[in-house]
Amino acid sequence: MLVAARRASALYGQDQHTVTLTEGRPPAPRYGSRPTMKDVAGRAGVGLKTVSRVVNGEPGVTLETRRRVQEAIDALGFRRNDSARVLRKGRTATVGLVLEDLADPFYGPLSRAVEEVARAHDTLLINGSSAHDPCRERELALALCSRRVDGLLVVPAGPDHRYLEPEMNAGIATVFVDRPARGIAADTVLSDNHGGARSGVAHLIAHGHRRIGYIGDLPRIHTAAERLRGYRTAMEEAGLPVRPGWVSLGSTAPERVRRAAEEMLGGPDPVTALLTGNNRVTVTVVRVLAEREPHRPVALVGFDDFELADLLRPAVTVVAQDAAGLGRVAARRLFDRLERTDLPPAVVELPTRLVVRGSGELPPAG
Amino acid sequence: MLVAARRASALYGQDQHTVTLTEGRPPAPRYGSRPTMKDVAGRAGVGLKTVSRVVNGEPGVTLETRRRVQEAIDALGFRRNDSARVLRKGRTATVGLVLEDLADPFYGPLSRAVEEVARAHDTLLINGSSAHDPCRERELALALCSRRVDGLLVVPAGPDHRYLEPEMNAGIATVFVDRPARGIAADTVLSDNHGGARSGVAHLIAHGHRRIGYIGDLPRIHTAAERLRGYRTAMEEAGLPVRPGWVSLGSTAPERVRRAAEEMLGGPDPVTALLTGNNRVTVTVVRVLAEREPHRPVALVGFDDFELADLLRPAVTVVAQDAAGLGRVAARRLFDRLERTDLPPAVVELPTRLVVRGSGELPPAG
DNA sequence: TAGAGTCTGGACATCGTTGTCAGGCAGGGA
DNA sequence: TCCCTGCCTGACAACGATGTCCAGACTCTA
Repeated sequence: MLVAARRASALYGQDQHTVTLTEGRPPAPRYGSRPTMKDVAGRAGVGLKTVSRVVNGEPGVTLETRRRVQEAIDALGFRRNDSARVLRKGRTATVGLVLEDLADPFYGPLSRAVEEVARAHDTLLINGSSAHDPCRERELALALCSRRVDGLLVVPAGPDHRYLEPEMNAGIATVFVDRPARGIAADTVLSDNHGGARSGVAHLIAHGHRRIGYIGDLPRIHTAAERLRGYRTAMEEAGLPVRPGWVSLGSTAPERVRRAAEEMLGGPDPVTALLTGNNRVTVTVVRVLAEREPHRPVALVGFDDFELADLLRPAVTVVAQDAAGLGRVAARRLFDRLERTDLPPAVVELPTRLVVRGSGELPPAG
Repeated sequence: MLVAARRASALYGQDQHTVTLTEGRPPAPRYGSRPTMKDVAGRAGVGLKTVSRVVNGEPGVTLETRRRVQEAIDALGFRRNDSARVLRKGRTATVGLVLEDLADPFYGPLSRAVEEVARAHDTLLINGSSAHDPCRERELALALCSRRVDGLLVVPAGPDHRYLEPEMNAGIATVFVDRPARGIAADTVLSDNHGGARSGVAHLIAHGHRRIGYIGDLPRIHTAAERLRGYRTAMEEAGLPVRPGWVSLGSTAPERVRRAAEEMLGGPDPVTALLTGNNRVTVTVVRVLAEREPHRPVALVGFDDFELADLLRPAVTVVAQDAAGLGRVAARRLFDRLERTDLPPAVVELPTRLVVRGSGELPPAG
């Protein structure tokens, strides 16, 4: 079967690889040549509607006719065209999920959970990433609306979701996940970001820390703002000041986070403990702390659990969110709404859980 | 805006949460009430085709007419129905990606890379998980064919892909990723599993190990078999025997892997080093090794890189696959094939890279 | 044997869009 | 004035399926 093997890096850009050519199938026929129900009907010598009945398992076809039709279907390789079906029936049995980044480990379980619920409703899930870009979020969500998904789950990246209002009014069920929509009333499923951050900081305070910093995501992102609020609440409740330089908000790019951490730890007014605002930030901070080995250890509580947190030394104490739970609850809400379009919008908040593992229990310096 | 807040665990099963009801929008109108081009045409006082021209930015419409149409579109909240469009045009500008598990960190970057390529071709990506189940793989792939995706990327879970032959002949471009298809000739993009495993084991041998075990995925999975072959090749090249009990293949469920590792390390013929067959296995084995702390350390090389591998102690030496590269190359091949349907099927193999971090360099006992 | 009722199969309109084609209108040249 | 060209515009068929409705064949009963 092998015909040739050669280097062909040029073909696919930077990626080095080996190409092995194999004997070809006959070239595929031009697109659009797929057999239709009409073709099947012709070959089986029956009417169009009879084929439709067989394909959809509807009653009212004799065994013999059914057999003849099935034979024609197999012979021609017929497969029903769902685009046409959708056009006639109105429902697509498809829902869309717009999230930030498929490669972020937080979204894997979330997406997976949504898919399971969708599957239980015989519905296909389309998911796409906005790559943290409000513009792409909008493009993607509207593209899904054009395909007439029955429903839409959105993890907002943008600051304004009024663009979805006409779509929602036109009957596309929409649920926001992880962050609320801005500018419209809609179903929303959130984590208890404020409470979670507050309990994380309280935990550090209980272990003797007084100088605690917070490194978080962009302030325009709801979760980042809420977690900051939780941090401030906990500090205030303990009567502790938040000094200038103890809060750093910005992108989760490793360079930015690294700089923030180094300034907080090495500046004139250093902190002895840190709360990190999500798993991307935590991972970078863990790396910074590991590089400071000879220094006195710094206490850390991370928002979001992550795989292997328990195997690092010290193991990382986290405020765990239930990502799968967010997805599951949001998806269920979506399907509820598909059945009863008159539900008033609701906000659901899932609790977080402090997972104590060691890094938050380190005593402060001195 | 807040109307009520209460516990409502019953509503959404096990998940604990708080529901906050908010003032409702007017109920969404029944489905199917969306305005069509006909409605827009009526309101703007122009013909149907003129609306189509405006919506698609086709030339041959005066500025004034265009303005009137646009006004009607905005007023009615019209959005083109892509199902109907697809029916007429034949192409869906959609490709499907069938993988094993969206929550597996290996697939995040892969899926992300595919999405980027698709986006560059103005194409929507639908991805779904087979959950390692051949049956679901088939269901999902055929469901995507029914929706008439233009192309399909498949990470095979099943043992036989002849079911896709009619679809491929009917013009659905198909590329297999990470594992070859069985039973049909098709484009395929793989990692160099044999070479990677071989170099990983050779690395352990170079550091003095003679008793090396392999814990891998189910033997019916191509990558698992190839990596096993690489392991055997390396052992053979070094003139080392592979003793009974040194190879364990099976599911990647933590319990199974844990048992395998404990038997290999604690049995009558213990190994001093391990090659683990993928990131799921590696993570579990790292956990087992960590629990054996007082014991003499065991050397480890893992197939697949994973986040934080460098921060564990010892840091984990891995055979890194380029997951994003697999996705990128496969997606490019898919779009090539969409343009030139007469390409002969090719197999592309991407190199792996040994990333030395410490765990593979531990000396053997004695 | 006729009449009533049941079962099976097919003709036809329809979903919302796009491609084809022809008509209408203005301006310029004969 | 008439014709021709070129530009806009709209009527109509088609894409592939489903729902409605009716015709014809058949069974069963009186």
